Amino acid sequence: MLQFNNKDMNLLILLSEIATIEQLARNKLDNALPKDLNISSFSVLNHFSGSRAEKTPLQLARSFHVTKGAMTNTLNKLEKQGYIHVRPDWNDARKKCVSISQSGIDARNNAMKSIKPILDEIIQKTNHMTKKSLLGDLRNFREAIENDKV
Amino acid sequence: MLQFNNKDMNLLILLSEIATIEQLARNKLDNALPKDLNISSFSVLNHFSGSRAEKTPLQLARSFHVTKGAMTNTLNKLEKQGYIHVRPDWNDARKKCVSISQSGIDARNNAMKSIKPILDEIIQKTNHMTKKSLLGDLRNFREAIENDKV
DNA sequence: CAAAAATATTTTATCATTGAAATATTACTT
DNA sequence: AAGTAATATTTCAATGATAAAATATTTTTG
Repeated sequence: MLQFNNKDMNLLILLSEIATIEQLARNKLDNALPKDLNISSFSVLNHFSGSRAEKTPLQLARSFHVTKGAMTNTLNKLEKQGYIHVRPDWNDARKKCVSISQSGIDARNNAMKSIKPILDEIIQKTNHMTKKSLLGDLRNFREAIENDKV
Repeated sequence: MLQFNNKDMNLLILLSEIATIEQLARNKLDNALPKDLNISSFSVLNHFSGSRAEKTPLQLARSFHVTKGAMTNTLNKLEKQGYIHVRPDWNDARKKCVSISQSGIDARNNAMKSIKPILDEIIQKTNHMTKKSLLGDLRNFREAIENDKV
C-alpha cells in the first residue's frame, strides 16, 4: 500500500485542526454579532479601531487575504450602513480611500460588547495555556505559508 | 473612549491569525488538488484512509464540524464519482452507511501526491519550530471552543 | 397502543467567497 | 507623444456553506 511521509500526515492534521477552530470560532462569533454585521464587516471595522488611517480597498483586501471582489462587497455594505467613509483619491483616480465613521466606531464597540461573553469564555477555558506563545507560533507558521503576491 | 480588555483584543488577534492561516492553506491546497476533488471531498476521503470503518453522514458532518446539508452535498458528489459506497443501515432506515471504495483510495493517494510539494514546502519553512507542541496547543484551544451539540 | 418527541437525511433559499473578465486610470518605454 | 504594461476597482458566474423547513423513521411516554 502507498505510504506517505509522517510529517506530511502530521501537517495535514495540523491544518485540519486549524480549519476546525476557524469554523467553530467563525460560527460562534457570527451568531453572537448583531445581525447587521457579519465577521467580514466586523473585522474591517475592528481593523480601523486600531488605526483610523485611511486605507485603499486593495490594502484592506491584502490585509485580510481576501479577493478584491470580496472586499468590494464588504465595503459596499459598510458604506450603505454608514459605517465607513469612502472618497476618491484625488491624486490617483483609480484608487479610493476608506476610513471609519463615528457610527462605524459605535457599531464596532457595540459588536465587541456582544461577542465579549464568547471571548471571555474562551479565555477562561484556556487559562492554563499561554496564548502568547501560541500566537507567536501561529505567526511564524503563517509566514511560512504566505509567500504570495495577491 | 470605550476601552476593551487586552485579553479580549489579543484573543481576537489570535483568532484572526487562525482565520488567515486557514484561508491561505485552503486556497493553496484547493489549487493544487486534482480538479475533481475540493478540500471537503478530499478531507472525507482522507478521513477514511485512517480507518476504513463505515460512518453515517451525521457522524461525518460532526467530525468535520460541518452542517448535515453540506455533508449531503459532499457525499453525493463523492458517490457520483464512485469514490465512496453508500448503503442503507438495515437496522435503522433513517441512517446510511458510508465507506470508501478502492477508487476512492486511489483518488486520495493521487491527491496526496499532488499536494505533497506544498506540504513539504511548509514543513521545510517551519523546520525551526516544533509543530508538535503547536498541534497540542491548538487541540487544547479547540476543546475550549467546541462545547456544542451539533 | 397512540401521540409526541427525537433522530437522520434531504431540500431550499440565502449568502459570502473565488477566479476571471471588464472597465478605467496611471506609469513605463522608446 | 503613442502604445503597452501595470494598477485599482467592479462585475459576473460558479461554488460551497449555512440555517431552517420538509420528509421519513424510530423511540419515548403517558
